[in-house]
Amino acid sequence: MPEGHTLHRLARLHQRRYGGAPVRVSSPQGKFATEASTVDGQVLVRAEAFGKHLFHHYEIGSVHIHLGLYGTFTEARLPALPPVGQVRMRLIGGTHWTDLRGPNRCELLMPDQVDAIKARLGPDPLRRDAKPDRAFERISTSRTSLAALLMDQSVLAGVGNVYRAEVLFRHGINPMLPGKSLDPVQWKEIWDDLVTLMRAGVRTGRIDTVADEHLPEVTGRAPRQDRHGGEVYVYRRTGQPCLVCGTPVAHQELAGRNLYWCPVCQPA
DNA sequence: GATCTATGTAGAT
DNA sequence: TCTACCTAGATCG
Repeated sequence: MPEGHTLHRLARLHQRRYGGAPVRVSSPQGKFATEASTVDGQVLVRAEAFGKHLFHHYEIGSVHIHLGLYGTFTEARLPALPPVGQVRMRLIGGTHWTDLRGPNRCELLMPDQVDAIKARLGPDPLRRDAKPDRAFERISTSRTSLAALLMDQSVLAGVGNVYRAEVLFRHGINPMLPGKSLDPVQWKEIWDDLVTLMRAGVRTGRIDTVADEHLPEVTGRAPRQDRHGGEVYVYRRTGQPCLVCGTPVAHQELAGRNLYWCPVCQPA
């Protein structure tokens, strides 16, 4: 499910499965029916991800998809089965078909609208064209907490609640510190780490952030396997012992989102 | 069966 | 800072 790695993984999959050939597009649920009929039968020129946004580019326009909290794609080999549940968009290619359920956004956009979305996003660690300095300019001049800045898609695109919590833990940085307290070296380390972690996420489809020496098979603790699918240090581990120092993991709601950190490894 | 929760964002207040 | 929205799986009773 959806942080940036999920969308890049989907873009890669959709490019491979459906790119360069005509596709059938429909909206069994009906909410996307008019736009679906516009692109139905057209060639899917390219699938692309930017941050948490996915684009299906056609000659005639681009389908813009944002999964929000609950959106999902399911995929299977042909033949396509009757729709189950609320299927916003169904895409049928030469060998496979995929159903989109529960997206925050699914809309047909013109090129200037696509450009506008990209323009308001910060650098995406999963894109080769990313300029991390742009994010640091925002961060290093802000009194806002690092926790909020890392989740702000206009500062940094693609990082969500799991990567935010985990990358701050991995660098021993307290989430409540103001952006301006971060020095350029720390920022470079965080950025490079996000590139590594998120690329691994694209490959595996899960978020794993725990270093080898802290893994359950090394330390003897039980593997955890949260619903997001990977081994993590602090995300959703409230009250459980920190994997490094044993202190109970802290939790607080910040701007309507759950924030997790280790009070000892990430001192204020 | 009802209720809760979630890796997100936009728009109103 | 709040509320609405999109859905399905987990949890409660």
